[in-house]
Amino acid sequence: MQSQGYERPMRADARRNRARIMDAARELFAAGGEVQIDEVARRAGVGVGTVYRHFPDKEALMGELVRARFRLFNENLAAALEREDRPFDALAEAMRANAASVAEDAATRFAFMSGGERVFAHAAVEMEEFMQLTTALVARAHASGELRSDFQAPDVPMVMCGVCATIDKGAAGWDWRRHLELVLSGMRR
Amino acid sequence: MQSQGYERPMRADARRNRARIMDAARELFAAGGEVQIDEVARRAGVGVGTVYRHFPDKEALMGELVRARFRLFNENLAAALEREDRPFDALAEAMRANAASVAEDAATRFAFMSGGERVFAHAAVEMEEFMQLTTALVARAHASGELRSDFQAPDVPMVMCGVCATIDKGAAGWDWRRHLELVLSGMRR
DNA sequence: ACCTGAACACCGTTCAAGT
DNA sequence: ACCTGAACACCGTTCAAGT
Repeated sequence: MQSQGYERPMRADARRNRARIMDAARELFAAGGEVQIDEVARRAGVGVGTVYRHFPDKEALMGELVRARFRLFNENLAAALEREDRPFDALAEAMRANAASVAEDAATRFAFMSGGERVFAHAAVEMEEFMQLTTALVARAHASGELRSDFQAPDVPMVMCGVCATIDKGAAGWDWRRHLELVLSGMRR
Repeated sequence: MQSQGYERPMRADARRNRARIMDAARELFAAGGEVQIDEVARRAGVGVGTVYRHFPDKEALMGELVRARFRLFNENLAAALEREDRPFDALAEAMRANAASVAEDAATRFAFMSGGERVFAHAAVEMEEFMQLTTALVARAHASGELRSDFQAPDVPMVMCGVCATIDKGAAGWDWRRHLELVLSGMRR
């Protein structure tokens, strides 16, 4: 159902509803606390059934929010690959941009932290692209000799997951920018 | 209700039930997936009402599991403070020990990741002690000149939270020991 | 082709009755 | 003083009826 490639375009009202549902979910997550489907439906101005017509279950809705965010991550990674100079800094900047992206999206944070594997399965294609772009950035940084030699491409999402946890918890005295800079300094050779 | 200091000792059967409930919860979390209170009660061999007699709600049960784990964290920190030589290594070893501790406790991980502030409020006293011990370890490491000068005591739980997220997710190609070593290398001056 | 919302299912929580 | 489990409440999900 998730507008996956080759199917016929949705009716205009359906497409509008779908967008409204995702916006409503994002807004409710941004407001903090628990988010119920009934609430999402009400804010989106649709019936619950419509939410379930577009998203088979709550995890699928979360998964779509995650997927949209991964597209933004990938834009940042692609932009970093454009840069020719200073490969390590390009990688670092992309990670800073992605962390900032997560910082303004409570829904994705919630999905990352509390969501099961099924949430991520929805964004499998985007995660694949994420890993390809990341692998290229890491390879270039290695070639330049600026990156710690045992650092691997999967370490990027791993440490980003850690920073994301810090952002989401937001405890007193915590600062995710410091956290990321600490990690980046550990990555530097 | 949480055997908080000055109240009269529990009846022997009540104390036994309380321990069984916590053990059951730990075991079920270790087995993975969702954990329901009914299930906890069944495995502990008590009625649901008994679970609610000992723990006002599910978060309180989670909070008690977190509290017990924080006591173990604090033992590790205290042991590190005993060491006279190499203050940075003492701090690093304590962090490794605590990460390993979290790695064998899925219940605490779940509470850390998904639990709200109320879960942590239960362990306020233990967290206070955690911060005092950590502050001492960080101060000593700073004095020895081995620790990055802008590193602060609250950064310890912050980065540990990140490593905990890595442990809990356990995605392919991730290795929380590598994650922690990367962070430690960022901490080293 | 899509929408609605009452009805159902599941699980957290309560409480009257029991020992 | 503590325990039990049926009953209740809440929220995710379904589906018959509507446009």
